[in-house]
Amino acid sequence: MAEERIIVTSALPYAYSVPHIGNFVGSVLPADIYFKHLMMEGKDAIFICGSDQHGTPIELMAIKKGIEPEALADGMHHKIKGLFGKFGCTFTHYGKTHSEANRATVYEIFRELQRKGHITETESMLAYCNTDRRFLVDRLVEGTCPYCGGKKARGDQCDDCGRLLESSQIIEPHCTLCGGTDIEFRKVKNLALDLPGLQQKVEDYIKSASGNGWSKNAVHKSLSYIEEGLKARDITRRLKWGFPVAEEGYGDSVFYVWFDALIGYIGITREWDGSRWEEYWKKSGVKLIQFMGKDNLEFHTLVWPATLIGADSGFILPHTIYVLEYLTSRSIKFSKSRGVGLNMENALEIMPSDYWRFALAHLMPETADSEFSVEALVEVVNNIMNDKIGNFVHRVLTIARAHRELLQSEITIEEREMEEMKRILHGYRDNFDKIRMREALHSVVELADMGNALISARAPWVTAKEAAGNSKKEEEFSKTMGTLLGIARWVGILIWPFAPDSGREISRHFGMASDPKISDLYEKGVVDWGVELKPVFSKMADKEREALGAFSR
RNA sequence: AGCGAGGUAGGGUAGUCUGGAGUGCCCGCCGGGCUCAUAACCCGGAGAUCAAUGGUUCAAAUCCAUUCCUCGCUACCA
Repeated sequence: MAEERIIVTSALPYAYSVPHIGNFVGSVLPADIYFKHLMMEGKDAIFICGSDQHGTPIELMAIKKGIEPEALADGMHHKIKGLFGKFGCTFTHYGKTHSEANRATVYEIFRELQRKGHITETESMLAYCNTDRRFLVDRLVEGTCPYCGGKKARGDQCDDCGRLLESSQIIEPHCTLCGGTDIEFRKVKNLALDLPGLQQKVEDYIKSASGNGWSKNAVHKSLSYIEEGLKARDITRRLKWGFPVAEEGYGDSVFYVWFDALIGYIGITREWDGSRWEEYWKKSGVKLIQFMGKDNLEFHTLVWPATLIGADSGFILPHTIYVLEYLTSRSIKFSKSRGVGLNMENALEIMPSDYWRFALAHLMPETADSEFSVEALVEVVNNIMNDKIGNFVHRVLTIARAHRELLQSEITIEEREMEEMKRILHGYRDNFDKIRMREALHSVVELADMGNALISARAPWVTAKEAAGNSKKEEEFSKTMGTLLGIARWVGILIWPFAPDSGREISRHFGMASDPKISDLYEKGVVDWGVELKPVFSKMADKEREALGAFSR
C-alpha cells in the first residue's frame, strides 16, 4: 500500500510586522506541532508556509520609508522567518509570495480561470489624486464624516461614529499621502472571480469534505455564506506592488493580495522544489491540511476552493480546514495592525521558546476563544510544565543515579504499568488524529501524573536503603526504577512536538540523539549516565513576570 | 443591524454532534501523607440551581423555541 502523503500549511503571515503571540498560536504553532507529530509517526509529509508580501499596507509603508516595497517585504520576511526558527518551527519550506515560482503559478491559474469563464468584471468609483497621480484606496482619503461630521473620517470608516463609509461619501476629501485636495473620482474596472458561478460546486465540496475534522465554526459559517449567496470577488487592485495584471485595460493593476497569497501555498511548494511540486498538489490521495485563524475562514473555505475548482487543473482541494479561534487577553496587549504589544520577538526575551510553545499549546484556542493572562501563563509554566513534568523527570533520574549499581542496563517496564502507558499513548495518538492538540498535550501531563503517583506509591528511596544484602528488595527497586525510567523516557519522546528542545534534552539522557519517532517508544531503552543532569525546566520568577507586565494594558 | 461561535464550582476548560445519575481535567481552598525531587510530589475533601425562561421526553448541560451577555466576521485590511 502506498504511504499516505500529506501537505500541512499554516496561513501565511503578512510581512508587515512581527507576528504577535496570538498570531503564532492561531496558525503556525498548531501547524508545526501537528507536522512534528506526523514526523514522529513517520508520515510522508511536508510543511509549507511563508510570507504574504504584497498589498496596500506594505506599499504604503514603503512610500513612507522611501524604500522599495520589495526591500521592505523581504527584510520583514527574513526577520519573521528567523523568529519562527528560533521558536523551533521546522518548515519544509518557508517561502514568500513575491517569487518567480508563485508568479508563474498565479498566471497559470488566472489563465485557466479566464479560459473556463470564471473571471468577470466589476465596476466601482475610486478616488484619484491628481498630485500623486495615483489611485487612492479608501483608507487614504480623509475628510469630514457625512453622518456625524467628525473631521478625521477615513474613506473606509469613521473612527468617531464607527460607521463604514465609501470614500466618495467623504465631505471635503483630501489625500493623506500629499495632503492635497485635488482629488477626483474615477470609474474603475476590476477583474473578479465569479463566485456565484462556482457556488454550487463549492457547496458540494464543503458538504463532502467538512466531515474531515473541520471545525464547527468553519462548516456553519461557510454554509451560511453560501445560503446568502456568494458575490463576485475582485482579484485585481489599482496598486503598484504586486504581480502586474497583463490584460488590456489593466496596465496599472496588480493581482489583489489575497489571490496570490492563497495561490502562494502552491507557489511556495514550487519554490521549494520546482520539479516535484506537482507530486504534491496534483496527485489524488494527497491530503491537504490547512491551519488558520478565524479571520481567514472564508478565504480558505470558499474563495480558495472556488479558485482551485474553477481552474480545474487537477489541483487537490483542502482535506481538512482547521480554523482556530482567538487567543484573547484583557490584561496583556498584542495588536498586529498597530504593531504594539507582546510579539514573538519580545516574547523570546522573556522566556525560551519551549516555554511559550508548551504554554500556548496548553491554552490553544481550538474550540473557543481562550483567555491569555500572566496568571494563566505562570500557572501552566510553573505548575504543569515545571512541577509535574520537569520535576518528575528530574527526580527519577536523580534516584537512578544515586543507586546506579542496583539497576539493570536495559530499561524494562512492568506489564501492568505498560498497559496503562499504552492506554495514555492511545489517547495521545487519537487526539492528534482528531487534531485536538491541547488534549494530546494533556496525555503527556497524564503520563507524568502517572509517574508521580507511582513514585509515591512505591517509594523507591526506601527500597534502595533496604536493598543492601536483600536481593528481593534489590529486585523490587530495580523493577520500579525500570518502569519509572521508562515513563520518563516516554515523556521525553511524546513532549517533543510541543517542546522540541526539552524533549531532545530529556531524550539525551536515554541515549537518543535524533528526533524521536513513535516507534522509539518500544525500542530498548538505556540510560546514558554520561549526560550531565540538570533540571529540565525552571519556574517563572518575578523577573519574568515583571517583563511580561511591561506589556500590560 | 445581519450572520457565525461561545456562556459548565472562586478562576480556567472538556463533555453537547450520537439525551441516560453533574462525569473529567488544571489552578485556588481545606485536611492528611511523603522527604527521592526544583518549597516540589502523593492521597482525600468541600465547592455547580451546566446563562435565563418555556417546551419535547420515562429521562435534558446535551434536542427545540425565545431572551440576556461575550467574542468574531460583515473592509479597496490581510
